[in-house]
Amino acid sequence: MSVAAIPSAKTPAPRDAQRIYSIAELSREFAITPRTIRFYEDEGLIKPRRHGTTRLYTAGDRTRLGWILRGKRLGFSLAEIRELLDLYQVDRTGLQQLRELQRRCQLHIADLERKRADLDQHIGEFRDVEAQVSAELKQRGVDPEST
Amino acid sequence: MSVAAIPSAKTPAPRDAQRIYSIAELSREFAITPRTIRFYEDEGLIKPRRHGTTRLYTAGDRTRLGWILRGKRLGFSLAEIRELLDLYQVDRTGLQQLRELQRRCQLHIADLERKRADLDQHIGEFRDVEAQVSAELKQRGVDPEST
DNA sequence: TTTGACGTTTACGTAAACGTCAACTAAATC
DNA sequence: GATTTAGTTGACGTTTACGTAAACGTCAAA
Repeated sequence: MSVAAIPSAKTPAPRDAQRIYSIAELSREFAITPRTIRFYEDEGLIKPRRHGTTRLYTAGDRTRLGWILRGKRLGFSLAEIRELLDLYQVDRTGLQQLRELQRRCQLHIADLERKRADLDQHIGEFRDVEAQVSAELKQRGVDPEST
Repeated sequence: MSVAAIPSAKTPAPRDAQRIYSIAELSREFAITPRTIRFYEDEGLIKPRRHGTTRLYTAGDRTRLGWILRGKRLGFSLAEIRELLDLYQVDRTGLQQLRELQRRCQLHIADLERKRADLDQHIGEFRDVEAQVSAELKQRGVDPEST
């Protein structure tokens, strides 16, 4: 690894748009293993540049990776995430393509809103439990070390 | 299957709290296979009564099943869901137990709120895309058959 | 009485999403 | 120049969440 663009461990590295990231750097930042990042590449979710065999990640790749992980947290499969990512870069010149894109966006948004309804209800239930417990604790004598 | 409580396919079955459900009934209602329901039982997520070997599900079991599936939609693993379900029925007599329950509720709620922030951002992005596409379509001449 | 719908257990299979070596290369440092 | 450090590619293992098939019991209707 002696590419000029790749910062050594010593140069703290600027966080600008020109930055190039190593796989180890991104894996540290996002708390995943390099294996995971390579796996995402195998699955077609990211396509980093190469210097020889070594992978070079741009700021865009980094953003994309964050996006992927957020999708995962929301419960989407990698296949679904790949499809969603594709929505950002499909060809928007044709009328048919635009309509199809619009349709898929609307479907996805509807799905997300259902998910949010689920989430809100779920949160509500746990807030209730917490409130009950808090009340019970207060009744038994408020505890000092509860922050 | 000749248990008095289990309705035959012909009796439409009342939807009250006394109802007892067969595995097939629940699997139809929730659009999952009986195999899935048995699997959840193996994993300790539901514990239906038995008549001989046949499983009998109460209204409570049915609610619980719905809860499990919602948890899945939100991206939780079965192991996590089991833990969350346990929060509803842990022993709340002891002070320590109450404090622990409170702590775990708070942690979970914080987790859920992070998830909701993720979700909101995600929804926002797709709304943006949809808005752009809509604008582009409008500019090209509003299409009649778009609802 | 047989068919068929529904139930059971046991056991093996599978897809997704990685983890874990092993064996190798290439640059950096001692 | 030997070693350390960071990267690479297979290849196989693992966990999760079920699917699938076999082999069987049970009842109700035809």
